[in-house]
Amino acid sequence: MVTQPGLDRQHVQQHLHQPTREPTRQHTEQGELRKSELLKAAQDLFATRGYAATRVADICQGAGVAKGLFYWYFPTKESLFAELVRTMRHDLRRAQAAAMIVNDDPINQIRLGTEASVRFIADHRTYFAILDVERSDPAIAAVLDEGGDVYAKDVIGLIQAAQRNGSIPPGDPAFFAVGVLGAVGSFSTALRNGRLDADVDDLATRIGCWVVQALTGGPAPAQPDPRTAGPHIGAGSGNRF
Amino acid sequence: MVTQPGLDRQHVQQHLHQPTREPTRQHTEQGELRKSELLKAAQDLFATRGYAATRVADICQGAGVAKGLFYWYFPTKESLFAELVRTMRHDLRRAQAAAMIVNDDPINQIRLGTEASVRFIADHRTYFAILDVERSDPAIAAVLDEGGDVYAKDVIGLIQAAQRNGSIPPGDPAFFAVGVLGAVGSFSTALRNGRLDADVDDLATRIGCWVVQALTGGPAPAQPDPRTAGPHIGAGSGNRF
DNA sequence: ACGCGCCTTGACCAACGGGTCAAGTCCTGC
DNA sequence: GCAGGACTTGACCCGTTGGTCAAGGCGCGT
Repeated sequence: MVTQPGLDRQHVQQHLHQPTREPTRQHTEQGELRKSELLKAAQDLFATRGYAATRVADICQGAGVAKGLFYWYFPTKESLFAELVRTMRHDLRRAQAAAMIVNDDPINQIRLGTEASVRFIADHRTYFAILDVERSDPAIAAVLDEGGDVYAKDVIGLIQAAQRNGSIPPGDPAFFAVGVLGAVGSFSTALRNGRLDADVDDLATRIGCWVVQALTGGPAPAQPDPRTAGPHIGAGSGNRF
Repeated sequence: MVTQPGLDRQHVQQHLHQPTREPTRQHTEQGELRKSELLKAAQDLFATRGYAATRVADICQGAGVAKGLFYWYFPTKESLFAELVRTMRHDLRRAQAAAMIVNDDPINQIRLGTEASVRFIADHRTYFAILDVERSDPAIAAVLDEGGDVYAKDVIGLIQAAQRNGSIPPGDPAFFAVGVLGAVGSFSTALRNGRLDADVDDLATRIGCWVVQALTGGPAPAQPDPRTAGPHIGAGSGNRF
């Protein structure tokens, strides 16, 4: 195997340790409960300390079980993290899909989507806080990247539509998408850190305006009830998820 | 010492190991050279692998010296990182100060500052890439936070000035500042990742427009030669430095 | 020549923490 | 009342890694 020299020795070790676990493992109701307790404990710890600084032993202590049990439910620490992230992403995706009601005006969709994203991220601070934290570990980065820029694609589509009808000036749609996603991410992060601190709904509205103004170069047209929309695009922390 | 239970055991260890190094250490010219070689090697490795995944041994290998020598120049691995970050911040600060020529129109200053920041960050990709990577380690977070939001303050001042002369609508200046810094950070990160890929100067100009439009709600007034300005505000990756 | 302080080496140390395992307990179906 | 599988435990294993140290080289002032 040819990789960069010395890259990531600890994971080489982990791979050596990789348990020869039979593919499927049956869980009773009780088992699923335990598993979710472990996930919950892990989520809390990851959110406050980060992935690397959280030890498997800590997670088990948090869930009130012995360390060995961890490996009954998860083959590795990393796999627990991956499960957490995938669940997260799945929930977000579902919420986005639900909000993706077809609306004629793409600008308005972007606005509503932006507002909804901010609300969604605000509502799931602990989830997203986890993503603030860890890009160092290559294993983590891999899990995080595996989602690809699905969200960005949605936004790009809307931007192109808006460019066709003239609301957004011509130019690389990716540029505008980075701006939109970046705004959602930056403001959400600021909100999470307490660097910004206001009513979430109010803030969401203002961020919607910010984005629309930046895109169109003028105040947004009258907005329909902004409360009717659910989450939509999802730019996580640092606009990367 | 009362802290959260089990928080950060590895650093407890490190503190125990903390060498009883006499306060000042004389270095000859040759010594300073070696030190800078170590810093250089560390910078490269941190940028590509992140802090945690980079071992002291790797840094030494990179600099072509034995591991023990590292501790002749730096009391701990963490202190090297801190020195790196402080140098980085200092350079940025100097560059900002140099660009802070008094200009009557605060909006224009923000625009020029934004453009200059983008250019600066683009010119120092490897530096800033490091900051993309590590927020997990509490020691790192401490070093990073110690800088405070000095940059944000500058921007807030300009925003308030612009609000006084009516170019920016009233509202919490911190909100607008997060938007500006966030835009710089997001676009810069995208540029660094290759998610955005265009001529830096061109991009900087467009980002300047983006910010001004978002702030004022209209296309920016004619811009004086944008090339005369140097760096200014500095929002690092993910608008946090 | 000699001492002294800067510089350099690499074997060594010990903590840390992910992962393993033998030894059970508890429940369910038969 | 016994088999079998889910579940649980905690002592143990061991590679990795930040940090230490004794030993020596090198250059310079005297």
